Amino acid sequence: MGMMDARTNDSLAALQLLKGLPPDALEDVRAAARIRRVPRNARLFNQGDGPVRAHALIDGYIRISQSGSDGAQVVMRFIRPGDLFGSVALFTDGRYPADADALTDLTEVSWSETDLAQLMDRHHRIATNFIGIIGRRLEEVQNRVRELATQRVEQRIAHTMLRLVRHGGHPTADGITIAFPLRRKDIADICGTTLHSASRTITRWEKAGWLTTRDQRVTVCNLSEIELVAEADQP
Amino acid sequence: MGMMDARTNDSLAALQLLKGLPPDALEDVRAAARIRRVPRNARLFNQGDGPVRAHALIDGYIRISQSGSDGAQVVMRFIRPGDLFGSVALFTDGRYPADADALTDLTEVSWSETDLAQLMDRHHRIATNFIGIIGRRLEEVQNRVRELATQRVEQRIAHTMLRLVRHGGHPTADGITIAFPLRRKDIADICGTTLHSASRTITRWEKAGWLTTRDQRVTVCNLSEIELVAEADQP
DNA sequence: CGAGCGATTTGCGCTGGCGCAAACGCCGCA
DNA sequence: TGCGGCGTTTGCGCCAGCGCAAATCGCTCG
Repeated sequence: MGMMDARTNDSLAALQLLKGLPPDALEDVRAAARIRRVPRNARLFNQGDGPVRAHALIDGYIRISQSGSDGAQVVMRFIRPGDLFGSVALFTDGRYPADADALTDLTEVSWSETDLAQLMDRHHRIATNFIGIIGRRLEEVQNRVRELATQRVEQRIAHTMLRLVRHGGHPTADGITIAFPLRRKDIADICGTTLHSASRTITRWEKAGWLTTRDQRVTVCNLSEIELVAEADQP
Repeated sequence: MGMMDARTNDSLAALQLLKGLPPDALEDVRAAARIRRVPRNARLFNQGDGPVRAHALIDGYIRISQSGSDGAQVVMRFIRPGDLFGSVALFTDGRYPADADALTDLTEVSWSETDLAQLMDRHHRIATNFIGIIGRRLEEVQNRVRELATQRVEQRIAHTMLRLVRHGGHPTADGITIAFPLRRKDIADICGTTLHSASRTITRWEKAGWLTTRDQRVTVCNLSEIELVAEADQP
């Protein structure tokens, strides 16, 4: 096995989907994997495309979003290294339900439907990992439904920022920086509000010194204030 | 095998989770199943309860809802005969993420975590069925996120009514009647609005002759008008 | 250097729909 | 028969946040 293969196996071992697999199984999984490098701002796949493959992200960040028949857009989630994505449709209707855009240069790996089925068959752990992953996703999305249904814009933005910090934040000099570019429009599309309302809120928080944005990178300086807004239970 | 067992097997064969299973596997599944009858308005389980079991509904209807730390309540979905429910947490944190209430007298069947794991192991089809079911649920919930994020109250109510009609409607003399009781509050909690707004909308539709409610049973007479509201893409 | 584009900020007016409050109809129970 | 509880209806006032529009900033490219 060459150096490159060894490094590839390390990358695969870090994937959620392959957690707990023995080394020989990893070898098996690697044999069926297709690895791709994708540049920033490229689109990995479109809503409605088929046939679907099961994807996992080695390195970089991705934005998953849906567009309605009207122009309305909703950001469903952000994919970070190790995450599985674009693979639920393998078990439903065989078409991607959303768009995937590269927020940074990235490396992804994917498997065909038949290969994944065989792998799951041979290595049962992959199937249970899969169930756990989409189970957690389901609970997460249901929480978003609750937020959208019960909370005001500012509170929703607060929750969103907290989730992004926990999810894609790494500590820097002046606070915690979210690892991928985040436009005002993105924030609005996550929270189900307009560009304008999101901008107003974030600008207000910037002036209060709770966070800063430079070149679409958000750095949170004062987490506890934002937590306060998120947890406030007044109308 | 007695008459009762034969009927039980028929009921089990109709469950989504057990679709496509051979008869001997059904026998195996039945052996581990716990069957319960539950009266209308009783609670099957509470948010936060544990340990979790995997449930399926033989007969009747159930409402699944979450309550926030404040009083706010959200109806997540309605369970109809054949559906799997309350089982995702088996693969996540082991606690029910929502409340389940019986909307009618009902019969449910459930399996313990260890039994389900063994059954999945012996009958691989159960695992893939499971993935398909929660995969479809995930796409459905994501659609709700999109609706909540982009549509106005009236349009959301229209979509909700259409979904309920397709999901739990059966044809009657004057239209299509939804098979379980549906309060104004329920409709509001599905759509993320208030009792008042929901009531106003439904009353307006009643006066327009699009639907009728009697004794919390909703009958839709004019589907196409409601579809028009649902599909309208004006702000 | 100037043009053009994408992202953001900000002011202004309007309205959907929320909060409050009151009243009504229906039912089961004492 | 009257009472209390639950679900529902409806009027009224108000405000969060949307739609529109314009201006600013920074960047890239010809």
